[in-house]
Amino acid sequence: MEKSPGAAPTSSPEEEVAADGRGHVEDATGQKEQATPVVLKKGPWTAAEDAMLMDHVRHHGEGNWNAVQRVTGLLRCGKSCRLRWTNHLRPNLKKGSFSPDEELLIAQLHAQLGNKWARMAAHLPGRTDNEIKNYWNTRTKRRQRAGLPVHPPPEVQLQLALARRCRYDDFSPLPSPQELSGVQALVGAAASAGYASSRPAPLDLARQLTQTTNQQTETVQFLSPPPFSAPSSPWARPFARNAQYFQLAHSSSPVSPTTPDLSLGYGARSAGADQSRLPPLSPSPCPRVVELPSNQYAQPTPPASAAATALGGGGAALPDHQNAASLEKMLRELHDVIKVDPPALVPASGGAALEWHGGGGE
DNA sequence: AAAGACGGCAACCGCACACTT
DNA sequence: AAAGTGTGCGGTTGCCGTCTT
Repeated sequence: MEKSPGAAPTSSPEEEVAADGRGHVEDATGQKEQATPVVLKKGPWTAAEDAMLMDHVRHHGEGNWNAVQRVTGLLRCGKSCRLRWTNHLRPNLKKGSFSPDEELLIAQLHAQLGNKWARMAAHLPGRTDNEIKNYWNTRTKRRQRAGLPVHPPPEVQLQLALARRCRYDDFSPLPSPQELSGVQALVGAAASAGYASSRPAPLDLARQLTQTTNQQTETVQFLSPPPFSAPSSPWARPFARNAQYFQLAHSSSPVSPTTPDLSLGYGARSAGADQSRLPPLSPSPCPRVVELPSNQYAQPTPPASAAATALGGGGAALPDHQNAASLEKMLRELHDVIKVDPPALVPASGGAALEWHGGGGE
């Protein structure tokens, strides 16, 4: 929090103003004139400031942030107070790294909403827009550096869609067995783009599903080893720091008997749902009105097209009962697809970057 | 062991919108 | 209706710790 070495908490904000040389405007004379507006402090917050702000909110509630300075004497602007409160002092904030479930949800939310961090945060109780934004930007930077497509691949949506069906009996349009021929291209494309290594591929879902039907042993064996176990090769290095994620996503450790809790944002079915939760997003990956930010493509790339087809984006949707019946068959085909035809990874010239086999990319 | 690169995070800035006067 | 004010949001920057070479 107070990371600035010279900004250790002191007894009063006034002292902070004098002591903290970073980022705030100082009077040329070092003195405050009577008529001049109060010089507001910038930079890291101190424990004393936090206490003042919390005390203020306790007594006056949230809002009217510009009054905080007047009422408490805190040398912070209203915007700074609001930011501090919402991002750090607010109760029920969830700290720590994002869980795989949350990461998947963020991926889906970003695909639907674009850079609408606040709206995404509304679907992730305890998480702030700033937190999500930082997470996404970091992830984006990492993938760009690795020469990989920034946007989450369709295979993530496929996984979500399938997982929902497993857990929630959500039978919105699924790829039919016939359409699954497109999944082969999808899986190959996603893998060749590096996503198979950074994301749990549909195989992970297959494990989850089979576990829920008490048929896990063979499938788990099928899933081993993970896409790559050590970041020794040059193209794998960008994912070295995702090792923890792999441990979670492709975990060989004791696995929860249930699928990941993807209930965030799908309110009605989540036990103890947060009352502040917004109405659920449509869980269906089917076409909808999508807010596309400037940095997103409006037209899917070839692999994404295959995925869109596979996800029911353009094909005829099966009736619900057929969806349920075809799930088993679909998974078998998924297994065959992945087992028979492991996607080849082709490092682009230069070594670190990977390219789409089918061209396109971003 | 040291230096550089990178990741994570907190915070600020500017803009836009909503509400009030 | 217009101006002023408060608030929310997204983009960006800077710092520090960790990792890699």
